[in-house]
Amino acid sequence: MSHAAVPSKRTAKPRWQRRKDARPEELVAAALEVFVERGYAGTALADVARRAGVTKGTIYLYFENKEALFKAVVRSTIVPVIAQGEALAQSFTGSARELLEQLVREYWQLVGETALAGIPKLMMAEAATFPELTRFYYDEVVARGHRLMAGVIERGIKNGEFRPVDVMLAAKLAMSPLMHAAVVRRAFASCMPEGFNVRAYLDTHIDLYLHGIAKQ
Amino acid sequence: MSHAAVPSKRTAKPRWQRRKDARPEELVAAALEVFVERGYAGTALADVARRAGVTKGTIYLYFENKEALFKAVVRSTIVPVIAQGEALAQSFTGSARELLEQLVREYWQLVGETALAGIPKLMMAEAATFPELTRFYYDEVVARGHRLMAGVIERGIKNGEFRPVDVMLAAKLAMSPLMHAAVVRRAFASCMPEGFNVRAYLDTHIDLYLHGIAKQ
Amino acid sequence: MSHAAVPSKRTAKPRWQRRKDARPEELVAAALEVFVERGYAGTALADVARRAGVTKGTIYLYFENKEALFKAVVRSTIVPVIAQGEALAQSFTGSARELLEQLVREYWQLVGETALAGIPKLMMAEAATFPELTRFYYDEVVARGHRLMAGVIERGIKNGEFRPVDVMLAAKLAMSPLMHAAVVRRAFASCMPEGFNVRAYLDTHIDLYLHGIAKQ
Amino acid sequence: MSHAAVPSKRTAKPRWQRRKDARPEELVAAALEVFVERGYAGTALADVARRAGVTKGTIYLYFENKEALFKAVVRSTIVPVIAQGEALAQSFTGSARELLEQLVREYWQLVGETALAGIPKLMMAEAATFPELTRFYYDEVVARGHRLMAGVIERGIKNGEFRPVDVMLAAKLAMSPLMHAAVVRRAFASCMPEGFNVRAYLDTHIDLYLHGIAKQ
DNA sequence: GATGAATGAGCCTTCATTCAT
DNA sequence: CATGAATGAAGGCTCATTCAT
Repeated sequence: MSHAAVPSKRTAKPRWQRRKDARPEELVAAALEVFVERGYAGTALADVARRAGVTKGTIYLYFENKEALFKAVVRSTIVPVIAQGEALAQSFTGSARELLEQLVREYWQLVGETALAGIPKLMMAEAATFPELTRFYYDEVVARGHRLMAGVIERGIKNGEFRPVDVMLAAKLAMSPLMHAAVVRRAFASCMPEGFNVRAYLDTHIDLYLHGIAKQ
Repeated sequence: MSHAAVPSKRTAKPRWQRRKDARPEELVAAALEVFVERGYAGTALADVARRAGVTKGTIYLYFENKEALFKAVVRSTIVPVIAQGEALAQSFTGSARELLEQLVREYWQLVGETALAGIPKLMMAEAATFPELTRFYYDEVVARGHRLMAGVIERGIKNGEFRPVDVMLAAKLAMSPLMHAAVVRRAFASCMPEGFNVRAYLDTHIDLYLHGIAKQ
Repeated sequence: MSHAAVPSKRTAKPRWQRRKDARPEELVAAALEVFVERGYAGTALADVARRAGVTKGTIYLYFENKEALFKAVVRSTIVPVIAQGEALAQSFTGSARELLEQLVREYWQLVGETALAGIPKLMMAEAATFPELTRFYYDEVVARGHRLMAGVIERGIKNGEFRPVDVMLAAKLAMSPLMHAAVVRRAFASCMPEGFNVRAYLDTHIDLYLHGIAKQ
Repeated sequence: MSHAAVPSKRTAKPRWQRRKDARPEELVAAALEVFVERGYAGTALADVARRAGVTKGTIYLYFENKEALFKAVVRSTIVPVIAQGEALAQSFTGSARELLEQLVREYWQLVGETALAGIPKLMMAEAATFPELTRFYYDEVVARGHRLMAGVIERGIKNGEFRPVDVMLAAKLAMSPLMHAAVVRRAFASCMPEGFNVRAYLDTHIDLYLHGIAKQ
């Protein structure tokens, strides 16, 4: 079959490489990019495969189908971030103000600034299509994130740093500008040639928020 | 809408009368529903047609293709809301605090509460696919909305109600909890059986925000 | 798009014709051929479409999916044969012997001799893979055919023509040489250059069977 | 099958021992099951491999491709049965009636009752796809079987037990209810919850057939 | 203007076959 | 010998778009 006249003894590179262990992660990484760029329905698995350097069929060696791949992307990328936030909160010994600020900044660094920011966007866009996944995401990411932040605020109320407020609502309000910015920033990147000054945005949010919730 | 509006002089009335001029709007209205429910890629034009009471082919008499229909949906539904807000701001004579609160509540009533809330969600999901539309949306809706709100804040700073802050950032921060809630609420409706208490959420946001930005 | 330099005013034939009423039958006819030739699993709908002079997509305008198409083939080809046999049995006034013989010969003429003979073969080959289809075929064709024949035999027993035997078993035994011949004949056509003398085969079957079941 | 059969003299026994020579047979046995269950096209080689306790690739060490495996299944499983029948016929000393009955019952026991019953079904389903194999099967199984049975009938005619009939046709008619039952029984097993009473079916067939062919 | 039959490209998924290990 | 990761060619099905009626 080989038309190559003189196959070299050793240097001819194989048509493909066996990379069993690395493949799932490579595929998830490629899938994250494409899903975020094109949305779930708009994503062709052929694209994901190409970006991962394999062929379509290979995906099915590691994931049952497109939906399973999508779930793997969500699961393996975003959940760890929440866990990390929880760990920080538990080991933190300073004031509630400081912890809140640090969580906000850390979330931005881990999510807002990275490709992960696409996940919330994706989830919101595709929630209606994947009720089960949406439930998973809501429970494991959204609600957990809110509980984390609510705990911080409660701590602040108890030790007199914060005014008494509904902690769950306050938690959501601490996060929503971040979530929204993560989504908006990607969506309108090309519309804001001056860029979106995230640092200033975060600073202002923290400033307004902490002023707003402070005891007096 | 009224079938009786213009009775023809001739007694022989046509079996049905196609309101040629109403068609595009009917199609846009139907399309809004479906796009919001299913997303752009997930929307089948056959669905839109069925919901508008016509057949697939008819859509192409009024819109060049799916993309054109999508653009028409965005263009024709969301802009009026902003205009209404601007009118309110100009005629308003009370304090900046009161105006800000009223704009926030009005926006929620006009957008968050209605099918229009789907538009921001849609735009964020599909921004990458339609750069030109995104630019339009950003200029005519997002930026204009921000300018509107920035004007209010500036008014508040000038007359001593508010602390001096970056007005554009503060404007974004006044809106982002609303935008985010509009998106989240639809996406996770099924995950929050208790529902999302919007009134309390808005109250808390306004409370925290105004405390945060108040002069002292 | 048209590369044809000078499209004639009227004679240029359209790319396709609208043939709504005729299409289902044309598709079923084409499908019968291909299913019989290649088996159910081996049949590509593209082949069916090509043979019917349309494209793949057209099939789905008339049949929900491959299975529905297959059912339609069975329904519109084999089931009528059974119905015809039932009608004959009801209107028949002669002896049970004569009726049995006539049913056997008629079945052969309508099924064994025609392309329909491929259907039983198909069903037997693919039964395990498509349980629902099999159930449909069994109920609508096999069981119904057996009941028909059992009725005839019962008639013969009652009026003293036939010995008392288990009527369902006897019914199956009256049909099985036919069924088997229909299958075998197609399968081994190329192996029997002398051909398979069906007339003599049928004659002998009827002779042996009627001798076997006769009262004395 | 016994792992303990040939204890190696050396104490260092290999962790597992691959019986190179047994492999093809194991594969053929596994393939028989799957082919019969699912048909040729419906059979996934991965299934065959799994059932044989090896992996897909291994099949290709012993068989050129799927077709070759299929041929091996047919060739190696069915021929022995015919040979056994021939042996019985030659050594038999009783009446033709008794021999015919015994052959019928034996065939059922060896084929109808076992996995081998699937082979005729398979051959009929796939005859068109494998002409060469079909020729082989027809010559070595079908024709040989018919000749065997024809010899018995001829014996019966000669010694006055049977009426003079076309022996080849009568032979086919003696076998066809068996062949058909073997096929039907598997195909429609799930449709006959009451089961198919084979014993009664055979008894009735033998009864009707011998009555039908008896001298008077 | 309106219809809806027909097209054709594209997608997800399966699986026989190959080949690096 | 054996493995099983990877390939690549179909196949079923959907749907935006076209166009004869």
